[in-house]
Amino acid sequence: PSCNARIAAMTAATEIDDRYDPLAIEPALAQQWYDDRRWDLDDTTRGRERFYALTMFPYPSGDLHMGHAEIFSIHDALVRHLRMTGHRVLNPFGWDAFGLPAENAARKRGADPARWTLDNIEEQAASIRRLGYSFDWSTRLETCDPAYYRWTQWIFLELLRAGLVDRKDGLVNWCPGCETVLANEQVIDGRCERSDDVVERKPLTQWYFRITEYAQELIDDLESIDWPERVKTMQRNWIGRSEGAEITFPVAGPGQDEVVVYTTRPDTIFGATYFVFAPEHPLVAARMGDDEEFAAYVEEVSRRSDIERQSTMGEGRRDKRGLRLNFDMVNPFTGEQIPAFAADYVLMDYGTGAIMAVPVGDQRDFEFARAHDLDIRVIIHPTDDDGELLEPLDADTMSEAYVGPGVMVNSGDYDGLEWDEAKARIIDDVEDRGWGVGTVNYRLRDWLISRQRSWGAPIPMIHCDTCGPCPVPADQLPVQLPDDLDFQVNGSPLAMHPTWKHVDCPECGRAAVRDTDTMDTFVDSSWYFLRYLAPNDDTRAWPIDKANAWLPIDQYTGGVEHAILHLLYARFFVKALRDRGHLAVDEPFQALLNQGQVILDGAAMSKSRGNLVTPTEIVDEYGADTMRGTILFASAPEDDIDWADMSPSGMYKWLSRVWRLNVELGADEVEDAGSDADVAALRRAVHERIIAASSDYDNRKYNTALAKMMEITNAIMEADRAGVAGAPIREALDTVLLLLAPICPFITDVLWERRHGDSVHDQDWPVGDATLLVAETVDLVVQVNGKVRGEVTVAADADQAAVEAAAGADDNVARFLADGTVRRVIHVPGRLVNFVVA
RNA sequence: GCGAGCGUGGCGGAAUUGGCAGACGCGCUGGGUUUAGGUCCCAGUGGCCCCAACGGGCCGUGGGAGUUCAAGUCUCCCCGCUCGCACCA
Repeated sequence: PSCNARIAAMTAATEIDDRYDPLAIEPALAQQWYDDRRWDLDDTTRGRERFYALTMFPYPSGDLHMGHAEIFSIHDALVRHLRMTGHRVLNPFGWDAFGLPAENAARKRGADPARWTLDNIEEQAASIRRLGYSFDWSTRLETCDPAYYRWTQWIFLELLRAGLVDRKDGLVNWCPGCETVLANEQVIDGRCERSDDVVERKPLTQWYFRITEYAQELIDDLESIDWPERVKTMQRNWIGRSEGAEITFPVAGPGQDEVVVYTTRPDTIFGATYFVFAPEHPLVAARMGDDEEFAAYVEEVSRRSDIERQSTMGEGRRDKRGLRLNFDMVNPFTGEQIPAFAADYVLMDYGTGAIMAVPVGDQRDFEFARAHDLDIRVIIHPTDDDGELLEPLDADTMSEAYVGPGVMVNSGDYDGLEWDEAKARIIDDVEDRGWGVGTVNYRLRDWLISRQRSWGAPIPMIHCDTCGPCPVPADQLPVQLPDDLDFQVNGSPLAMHPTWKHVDCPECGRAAVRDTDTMDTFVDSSWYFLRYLAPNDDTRAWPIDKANAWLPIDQYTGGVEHAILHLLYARFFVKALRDRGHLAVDEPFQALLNQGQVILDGAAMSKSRGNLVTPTEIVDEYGADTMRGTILFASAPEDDIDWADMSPSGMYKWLSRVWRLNVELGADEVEDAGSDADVAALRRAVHERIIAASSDYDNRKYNTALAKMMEITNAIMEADRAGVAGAPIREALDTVLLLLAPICPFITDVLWERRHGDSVHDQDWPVGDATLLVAETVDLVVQVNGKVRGEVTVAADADQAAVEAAAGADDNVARFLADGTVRRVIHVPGRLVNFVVA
């Protein structure tokens, strides 16, 4: 059905012709698009080349905010433009629907988390339709749907079979506000990424995904994907690869005890004058026994939060407290006994939890040595970048560690070697003598996925006293959440449920209990882009052939806040699933676009700040086309938008003008008129802008593309004043509608249909006719010594002599040429001519 | 401290990659039409200066130097802002 007929039927007003009235046309058209499943990808969809366009699915915390409006407006312009340029676009949508806010709502207001979540989803879905975003609703999914999380659980079991799931003890991050453990990635500056509470350390047994197995590949494959460099850098830093050696230090005195350290600077080993253990190191506990001072120290350390432990605030940088232990270590290279300490600047979960301390070459060791009056031994003579010797170091007067290049001294056989050469030689020698091995180390930790929460996918494991942890058999999936959880209890409602966890062991049949933790919601979002390929398939998670045909995702759009968390986890999933035979691609997201934020008066918008501007209020006043246009006209997609600087009324004014020009000048029956020159000028302006705007679209510069369209409407008004009418004007108006359709889908659809009877969204992208741009004459800027002194019009094919003659004839130019002799003339055809005069 | 990015009118932002700085829009000023209008149309709008006017000159892209016939764009130094990392041995 015609959209104009539909609008007329749905609006009581009969006359909508004269005035641009988005509030009359948009809701009717949005409803029609939804009823018609207008944007579903099916056999009737035009387009040849496959393109998987994905936008990060939202969490349904309430209605859409401006950030959503920005990301979806950018994404939809991209998608609609691709469709018009012959692509077959997969453009799915869903919700990341598990998470703590639903539980908090349940606890505070007694709401059912499922109800609360689904209500919010319906609200967001209605807003998305109202804003005209062309998502394929046949793909719709929600991660809290058992039909979805059944396969989340299946993936868990697949990873288990692949040996990529661990259950292990450890000191874990505990967020007291969320009452759950967190992954390392969810701790930002010692605080919970969600609630901002200070994170505590707790010893717990938890489930982990062994993402560290893929550390090297996760670094290497960054080379092959087209992502912003800063995001790649953030991932590289997070994974934190370093090269060095593990070296064994014997404990001095009787006994066979040995301790392995990890160091990136084995070349400095002759400067290792003491030794430090993390306070939690098992050998320390064994050796110190129930020493009271030590017990007190460990107790004090454990009370410190990570914030205190890692604080970089204040003048004295880090507090270098430590405790002298009751034994010494032996430096294997010098044979010397060196004192051993426990200090919390050494972390149990990096390297081996113990270090050789080299005060001369490591700032932390230097500070500790100064604080505890320990030996600082100079083992390196600094050199500059060219290898020239600089002033030697003086242990008594130096004020900080030296970390630059140099030549080894006081280092036995290695004296005189460059530091990097010494490093290689010492690693070789360590290996030859059986004292250690050269190694690569990563900062990345395994991904802790257990959460002591109830609105999430239950971990499909059963704990049996006899058999240990057993996987839930595949035919018993999904392990479904009970629908009668009590959210007023202390602790996890799922764990406190009276009956849910009691089951028989799948191995031996005896009474056993389910694991009552749920999976981190980042597990849900690590594979949703695969489920979109067949969201209703109840026989498998996704069809492999289809996944291989559509992946990797050609364009992923979303916020930079996921630079590490979500993007790293999803990459890991794809690699692990590939190795399990479920996929044939290495990376999920070939290209990534991080759109900027929408802020207000320089500050992030938030409910608590009370500075919220919502898409709904903009749409209610100006309509969706104006809001979308305003966002895209503001700046490039990557840049932040300060809404205080924006004026939707400007965009509204221009769209009104587009409407009016179409109504007043665009009718079929208007006869052709205007001089050849004026018609040619209009057509040249139009085709020039088609070419320019097309390239802007290709580069996702929607702001300048819109500027080109505005230039066309300016040219139309000028041509109209010059007496041009009929076909040339209609061509120009059509061009604006076609170029504008991806950004403002409502107004363009209505106006196009009136003149052509079909939908603008089914048209091919316009092609600029470059031959129309060729003019007989060109205007050249005339410079004298690089300064503009005039302008001349010459034949387009004029040679240098003709150009010089014409340029020299200009009065003002002649005035400046008279000041000296022309030494050189530079002629850039079509642009300028520059006389060099001396 | 380390790494990356960015500094252009009153504002958001343009500038074929070295070739007329300020496209397009907002705002502002003046004029016109209609006038109940916050509508619509036209003109102007970086700063300083010369001219009755037409015109014209000088300066100008955070600051300073350099390369070039020509620099917002390339090179070096400095200043400022934003983001990321930061006891990772």
